[in-house]
Amino acid sequence: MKSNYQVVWVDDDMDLLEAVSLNLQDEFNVKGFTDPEGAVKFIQDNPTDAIVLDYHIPGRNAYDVFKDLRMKKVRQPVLFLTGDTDVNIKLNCLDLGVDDFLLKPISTEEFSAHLRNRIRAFRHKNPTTIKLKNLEMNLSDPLVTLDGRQIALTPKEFQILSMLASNPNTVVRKTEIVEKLWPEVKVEENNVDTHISNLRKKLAGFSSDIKTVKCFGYILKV
Amino acid sequence: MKSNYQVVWVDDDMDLLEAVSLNLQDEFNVKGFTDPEGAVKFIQDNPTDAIVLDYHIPGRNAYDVFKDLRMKKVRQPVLFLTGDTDVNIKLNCLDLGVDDFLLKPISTEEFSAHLRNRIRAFRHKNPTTIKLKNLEMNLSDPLVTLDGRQIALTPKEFQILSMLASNPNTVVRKTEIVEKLWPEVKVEENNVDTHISNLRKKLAGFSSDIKTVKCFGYILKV
DNA sequence: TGAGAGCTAAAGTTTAACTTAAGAACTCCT
DNA sequence: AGGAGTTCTTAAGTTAAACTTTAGCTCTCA
Repeated sequence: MKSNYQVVWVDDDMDLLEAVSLNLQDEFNVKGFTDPEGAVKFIQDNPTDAIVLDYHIPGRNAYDVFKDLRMKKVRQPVLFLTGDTDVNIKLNCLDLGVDDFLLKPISTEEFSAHLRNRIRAFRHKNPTTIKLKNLEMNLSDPLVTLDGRQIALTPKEFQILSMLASNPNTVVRKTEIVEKLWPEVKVEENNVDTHISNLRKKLAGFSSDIKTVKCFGYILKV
Repeated sequence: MKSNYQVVWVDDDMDLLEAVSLNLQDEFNVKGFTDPEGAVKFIQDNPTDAIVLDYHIPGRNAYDVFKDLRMKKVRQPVLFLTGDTDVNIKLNCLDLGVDDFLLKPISTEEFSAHLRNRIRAFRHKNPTTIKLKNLEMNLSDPLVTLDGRQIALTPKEFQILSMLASNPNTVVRKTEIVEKLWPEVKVEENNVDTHISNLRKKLAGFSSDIKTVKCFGYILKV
């Protein structure tokens, strides 16, 4: 299953940002920023899996941005990207705890491998398990248990349940689900209905259940 | 079976690092670093069998790096490499617990013999055996037994089973397997399928078995 | 009671996984 | 070096699971 990691990228080159988004969009959902302040704000408000900083950020030092992030309790992996080959900079940054220091030019494949590995490692060390009544799910592993018994969900079912379970007591709109599950393709909305239906069958015995909010979407109340 | 030991090498000479990787790549997977900090970080995050330090590391003393490693609970064998012939340094280092102190120039054969022996000795002292129901496997030796009867696995089969057995009840993704077994080359994913298929045949009689988690990978439940 | 929205079973389509077989590559031994 | 025996890799055909769409049904609310 293709993951859809959320990546924040800060770079002064707007064109590069667009190119990057396009290249990585299969696997990564890249949100680009030219201003570090906006990026930091975004990261604090939105779930983010990794941060990529170009070493030459206009007006500020990437190193400061990094320190700022860690000060603000942002623990996600941070990758630096630079054309420089100055070893001292690299040493300093790695010492400070920057996760990766990559040299341009770098191929899309190599870059995404680094990014993917860092994110996986981070998730592995910081597993996000959600517990809602007798349901337990792990967002890094496609594993769901109900009263300790494991339930086999298909990728689409898993994605939908993740969305609902990570925002309990909140209406998740059907359109949101469509956008998340089929970012490229156009499909019938009814598709969601079908998956929800199957999901409900598999979750029989779940003490809370997926409620329909007519004309909007679905909600998981606890 | 050709072992594929993971070795981290710290040297200020980038060209030498590349040459070393090439020379030893049959038996050792060498990850080179010019900066000790990056190396230490890497060692903490990745399974490593041995560490080679050039005595003259830029900016820092190899001896400090060694102490730092031991402080950080890294117990793997550390080998020093130097052009110096100062006996006192050597004695000091060996006293401190450095495993080997080798003098340049040294032939590839002699060097890899040292490295190999140190790794084997370390693994022998720290055997990692995994027991899952009636299956028992030793990660250092390619030895697998089922109900006490020994099973002959090929290297690839052994690697795959190791990954599954060291993370029981966790989904091991097919992409992870591909990255681990073929870090450099591009191979068909179907390759994994084939090995899994063969593995299952050989493990007939294993009370738990390798389950497929479609679209994700495989899992060994206990 | 009829229109709109949602539900679900079933059929058709697509995609992933499994198995087998055959040739290539590698090891080991002489 | 050369040959036998493993092991690895790829390809092709088969099977199975997951996905999508359709269509008829149900529910709700005006």
